[in-house]
Amino acid sequence: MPELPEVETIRRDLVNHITSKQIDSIRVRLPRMLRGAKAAYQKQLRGRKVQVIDRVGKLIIIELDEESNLLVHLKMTGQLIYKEKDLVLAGGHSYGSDTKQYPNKYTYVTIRFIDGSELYFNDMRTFGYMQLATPDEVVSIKAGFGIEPLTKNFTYPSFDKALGKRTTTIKAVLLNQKLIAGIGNIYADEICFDAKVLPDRRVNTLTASEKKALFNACTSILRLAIKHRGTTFNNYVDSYGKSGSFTSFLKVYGRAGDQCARCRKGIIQKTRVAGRGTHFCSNCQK
DNA sequence: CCTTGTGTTCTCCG
DNA sequence: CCGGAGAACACAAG
Repeated sequence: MPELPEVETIRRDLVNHITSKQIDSIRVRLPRMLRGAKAAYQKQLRGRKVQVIDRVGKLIIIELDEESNLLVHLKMTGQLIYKEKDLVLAGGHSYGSDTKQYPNKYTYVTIRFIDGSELYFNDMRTFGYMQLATPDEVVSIKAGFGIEPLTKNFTYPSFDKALGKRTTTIKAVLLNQKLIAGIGNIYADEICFDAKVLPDRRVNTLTASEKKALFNACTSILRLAIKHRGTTFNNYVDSYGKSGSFTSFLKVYGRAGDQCARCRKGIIQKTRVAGRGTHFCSNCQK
């Protein structure tokens, strides 16, 4: 489940791997992974050079020359794996042996560069997608997202403004991409835990100090997760096919029934908030 | 049945 | 009756 830290890890790796590389060809094994016609991708991508790799929320934006843009959304189980020419990639990941190798049976799109290196778009559940976009379309897509954590735009006043006088739960707000970009189910729970706020608290009942704690937690949790190259819970791997190591730092997500690592009194509970599985300590979150 | 990200639809309320 | 907010539902596949 790639969220902001996982997508950012991949983005930074791709910057190192494919910046200024020229696309030789694109192979498509499952056309429904592409928004729009397969032929348009062949036509628009062949010969293009990678200029900038950007990200908004969980969406990767590969900017190419000739005003072409390739967007990639990994949704729940998508992967972007980079492989040098003639290198055999074996990931350190723990699922079936047939998916440790790249490409594998879940590789649905392959972009080949003229130096022989390749980028694989894998997706076990095929919920992800690629999309072509003009520069204008990229601008309007970006405008649809809320404030981007870890940028200078993410200030306490902007965070407080996004929360506004809403009556919904803090978890729903953290998950709402139109308000704050990039947070998904795992980090929403971890942020609430860090801030000692219950995920089902109504936003309009939060005190200023609770909101400040939530704001600070957004920054610190996301930064720390990026430092550890993200969380691998089921499926996520980075562009080398390797797992993220933030998993062992998770305090609540996936820890239902465990003793709380902070207060050592509460037991981590699991309920449903905003339609999603939600984990919290009923003792030290208020 | 469950999982999550996202887009759509429905309902409620002022 | 309109608009916005929020919740509920739908959908993807394993």
